[in-house]
Amino acid sequence: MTRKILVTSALPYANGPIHIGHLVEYIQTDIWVRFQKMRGNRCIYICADDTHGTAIMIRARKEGRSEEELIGDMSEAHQRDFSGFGIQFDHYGSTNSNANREICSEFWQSLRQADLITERSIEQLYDPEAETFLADRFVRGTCPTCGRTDQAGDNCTCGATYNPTDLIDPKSTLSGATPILRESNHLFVQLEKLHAFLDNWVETSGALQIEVANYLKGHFLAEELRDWDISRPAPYFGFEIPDSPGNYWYVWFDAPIGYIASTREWCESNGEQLADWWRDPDCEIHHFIGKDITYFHTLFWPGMLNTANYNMPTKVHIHGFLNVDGKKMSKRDGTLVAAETYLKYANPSYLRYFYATKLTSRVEDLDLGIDEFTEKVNSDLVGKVVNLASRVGKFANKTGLSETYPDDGGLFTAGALAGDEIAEAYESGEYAKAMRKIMELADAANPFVEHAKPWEMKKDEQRTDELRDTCTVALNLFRQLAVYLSPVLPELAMKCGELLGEEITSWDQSKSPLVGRPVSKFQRMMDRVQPEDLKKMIEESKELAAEDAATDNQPTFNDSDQPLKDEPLAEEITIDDFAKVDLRVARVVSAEQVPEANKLLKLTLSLGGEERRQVFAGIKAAYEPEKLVGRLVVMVANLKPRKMRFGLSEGMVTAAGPGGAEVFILSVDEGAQPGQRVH
RNA sequence: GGGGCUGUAGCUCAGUUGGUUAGAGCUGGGGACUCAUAAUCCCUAGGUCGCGGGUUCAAGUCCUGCCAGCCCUACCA
Repeated sequence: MTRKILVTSALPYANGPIHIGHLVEYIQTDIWVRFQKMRGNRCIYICADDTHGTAIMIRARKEGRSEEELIGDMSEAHQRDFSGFGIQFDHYGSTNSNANREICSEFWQSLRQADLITERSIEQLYDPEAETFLADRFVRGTCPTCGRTDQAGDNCTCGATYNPTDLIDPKSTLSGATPILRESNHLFVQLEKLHAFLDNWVETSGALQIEVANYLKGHFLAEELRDWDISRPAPYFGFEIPDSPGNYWYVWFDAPIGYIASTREWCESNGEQLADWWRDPDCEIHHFIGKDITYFHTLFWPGMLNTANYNMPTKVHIHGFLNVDGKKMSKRDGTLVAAETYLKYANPSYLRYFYATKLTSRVEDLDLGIDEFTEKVNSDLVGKVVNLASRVGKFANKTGLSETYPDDGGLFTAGALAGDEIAEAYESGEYAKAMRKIMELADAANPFVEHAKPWEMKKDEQRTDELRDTCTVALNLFRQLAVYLSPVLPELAMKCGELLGEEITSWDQSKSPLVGRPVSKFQRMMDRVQPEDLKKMIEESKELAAEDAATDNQPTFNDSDQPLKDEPLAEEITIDDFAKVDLRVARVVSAEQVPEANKLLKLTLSLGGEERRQVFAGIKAAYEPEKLVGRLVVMVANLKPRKMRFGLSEGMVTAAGPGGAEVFILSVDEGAQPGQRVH
């Protein structure tokens, strides 16, 4: 029976590049999807960039561009990385789409109608300079318990936990400003009203791994579920809540809805109906996620889906984190390798296979040992699998495949029989088991060639038929392996298809051997891993991390683009044009009010020695005359003197600002002498 | 503090509903071969199944205590 299956991976956040840790999930999912497609099921793989939230807003500001521009570039980069690893989405959308806005509204209405939304005021730290509310991670200060400085907003290295409002001398990490406490209205989902439903779903749906269900039951469902704060006040990059102006949906509200929105976009361009996928009980929904976002996908999301009358997830496949050489990935060690960096030094197939040998259906962290990685790929893939084709490739090109499949001692049949068990392993997410089974078959195949001794046959023309038979067996066993491995190694399957003249598209191709056809010229299918390359990869990652760190340490500025808009840049000039303006350092030797003038102060500027200039400056509203006396300013010294109502003005003091009280005189750093020219 | 998971050969892991001498791959040692990317093949070494109790005719496999490691503890679940 053909199943209809919709598969998603977690939406990558548009705040950074894809790294090998992320890839655990996308590779895991892609393998599952490819497997389902090979089995003849209707399966679509949906994903999107997660684009909203404070972090994106801040980053865009930092980079001095719009959020849309930022997320556009990021989405492109993400898709390039995914594609580099052979991850094939049926549709890749964005949470910042019209479709998503509409479906969010629909969910929102359902939540309102179900009377699940409540509103109340909460106090939160606010950064008056960056003009935004601060999530805990954007506040640092001194721990109220132990007195350590520079601690995070919610906990200290001493183990104490507290509210960011308890911090001593808190500072915003965005601007360095001291945050103030500000009250705002937030909207909440009263999750407790769905408690009974969630209890039942967690217990009986079978959608969750046992350890996850236990965790939820023991941890969240054992007590009253807290209200979920689902809104953020402006400024926020996201969707404004239609019936609550000035409030935006929290990024975790619209992100999972992005699964549906992205599906809708796919439907629209493929003549499909959204309801056939998200509201048809016969359609399976499979989410692949990391353990860090379990909570959202197993409590809020089911609650929302149920309320809005969409399909519940058939299964939430939760995986652990990636360690490298037994340790957490770290930028400093160069083990947090960006997808892009990896691709420069190593074949993506290696990583796909390695992860496959490590993945189980449980929520376990998996370790990428660099040596183990090298050994496994070289020994399993190159030494066993590819070698099988490689060692008979040349002969086979001359002989072609036999008309009937020869006696191979039952190897092919045994391999075909193992197919069910391997398929079952893929289906249940036990890729490690599947890989083990496949390698058992590979282990049995090489001795066959060894014992047949094709290299002796080739020397004797009388034995051409025997040689052909041996090649036929070896290549069919190889092809069987390629079929079984094709969800993991699509590229290898493709090359196998080219060699034997029949594309690998279906699992059942593992059941019947190919006979009576020519064999193409053999071409090398996969290179061995070079340990030096991996070293270089780590080194480059370290360097990149160092560069990033340098950038990250720069303070964040939140400069408005208004001044430039008010007064656009002037026409380009040459250095000669600029040289015409003689700017000089000058000291204010006297400053006095001009009684009849509204805006002017009368200044006497010294250019050193006896040189004096009288200048009328329009800075009355901004400066008190007494405070100007003695200070150094920059003046335009060769400006044609101008007669004014109160006397002759023999120059101009340089200052910025629109005028009125908003005038800022240029100062000169310590050490400058009156009369020095500004170059 | 609480909760979860893990602990089997040097390394990565299998061990089905408890049943005769605990398995594989890699690594190590010895040999063979040369078709193949120093790939492959044959032989071989290596484990008191974390430790201590218990149930049983029988336990790596069930129960219990302890030890070690990892993860989580609500707004990054």
